[in-house]
Amino acid sequence: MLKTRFAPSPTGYIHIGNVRSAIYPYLIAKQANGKFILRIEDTDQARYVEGATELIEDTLKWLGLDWDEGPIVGGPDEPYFQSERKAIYHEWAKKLIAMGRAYADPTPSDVIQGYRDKCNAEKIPYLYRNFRPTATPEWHEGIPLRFKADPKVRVWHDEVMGDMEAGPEVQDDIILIKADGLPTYNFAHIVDDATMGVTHICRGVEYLSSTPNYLAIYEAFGLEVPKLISLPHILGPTGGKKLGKRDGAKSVDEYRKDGILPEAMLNYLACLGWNDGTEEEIYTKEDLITKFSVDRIQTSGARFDETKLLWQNGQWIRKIAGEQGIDALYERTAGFWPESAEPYGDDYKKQVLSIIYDRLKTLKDLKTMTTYFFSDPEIDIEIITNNKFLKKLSEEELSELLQIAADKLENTVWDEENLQAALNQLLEQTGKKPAELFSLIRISLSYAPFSPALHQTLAVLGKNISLARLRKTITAIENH
RNA sequence: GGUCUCUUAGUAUAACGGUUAGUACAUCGGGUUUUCAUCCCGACAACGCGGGUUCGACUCCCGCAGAGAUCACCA
Repeated sequence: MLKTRFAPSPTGYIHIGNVRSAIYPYLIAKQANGKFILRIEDTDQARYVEGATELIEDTLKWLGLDWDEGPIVGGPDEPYFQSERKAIYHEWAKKLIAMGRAYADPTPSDVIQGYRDKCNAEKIPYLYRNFRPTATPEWHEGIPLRFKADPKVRVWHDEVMGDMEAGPEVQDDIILIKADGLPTYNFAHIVDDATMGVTHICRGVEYLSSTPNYLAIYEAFGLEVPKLISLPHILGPTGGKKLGKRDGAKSVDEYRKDGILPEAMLNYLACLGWNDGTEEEIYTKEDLITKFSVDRIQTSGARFDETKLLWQNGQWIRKIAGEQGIDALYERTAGFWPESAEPYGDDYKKQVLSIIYDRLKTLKDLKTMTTYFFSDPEIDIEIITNNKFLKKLSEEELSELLQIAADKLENTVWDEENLQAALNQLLEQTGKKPAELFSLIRISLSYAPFSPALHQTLAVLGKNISLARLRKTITAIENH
């Protein structure tokens, strides 16, 4: 059974830079009908952030990355919080001690720092194994436990990076269990992956340089090494730097609040550093599951480009509206409407959505783009008189045109088809160009920089409101 | 500094050793009865540098340069 895992530490939100190491293992597992495990690596008490686990869970659920084993859902290898697995780590640690492959280290940290400084000063590589204490006490909690390295040339295969080789100079006596009794990541993940039956490890390339040390531990235990899949970093949009919280990387949750659809986020992120070799741009989760392949993961880091995410989001908004209908899209818009929309019913908002949706880049745009559907816009004659098509017309002409339009519409059956016909007749009747007449009516109704097709806007606003706004503008022009 | 990794347009990427180096976003221009957007058409734009191997190199090899990662009782 193929098993992958996403193993975040609850130190805050999931940001764009690391969410891909949840997406890829998910896809790999689902593709093979395997299991995707969520494991919370909360061994660092100092960095623990209250609520972070819930935030991580929410983000994964939002993206549709449901885990088969882990918090909430449980599983055969509970618990899935490292802080609750202390006994397991200690048991495994004792095996290493019994084999003579681990030792308790009584050296005070300031002495260790001295070793490090000395090496730095002499410009020689710092390796703790060169300073192994001669006398080591019996191990007990309160004293760190170190691995006894077996430095030698190690070769391995990484599914993304290819054949790798490392010399003894990078292998050291790493800490397995900290003085607080909890394991380090370096030890805990090996024990967990082994006990949970993880077959494929997906993680960022930053672990590549520690791999030789992990290999030594697998070897000491006689464990089979899982398939290693190193994911290149996602870089910030400007510098070539790994995207991280420190550089202000936005959380996935923040994009959610900004009106990005989970489908678009998943699509964009999956394709950042991976492609199936075709020219397809839009992938559903199901597409990704069938088409994903580890050997087409890019080896170099990719910059995160919000522009393309926005484009993809627009594509997805239209795809959902087109394929699943406006109701399906409407369900996604809760919380994104302007406050003034509060009193209005679903039907009216759906109508608004149906004529505005192809202008949306994000759902958040609803807030600014639909206000005039829910409350009368503030009249500003300057917007009319400064309009490039209207500035050549006198105020008398403007109000006259609006009066003719209002009279005509007064006697029009109020649906899109008849409104369109009436507008066409108005063009003939007045001899004006669409740019002039339609702009004038459009602005009088919305006072917005842009709005949907005129006949649709009128139809949705309704006869009373439309005529009232036209007349208010006429009055405003006359009093100007 | 040691070790490791990476390098095709502004960005993400495609290309059995033989292509006018393809696609998408962005940008610019044009079209669809107003605007904005959608949609359609078009344009601009790339193989980091230097050596080899080869009839032929974006592709293979070696250097160089640049970028990144890592050297914690963090993950």
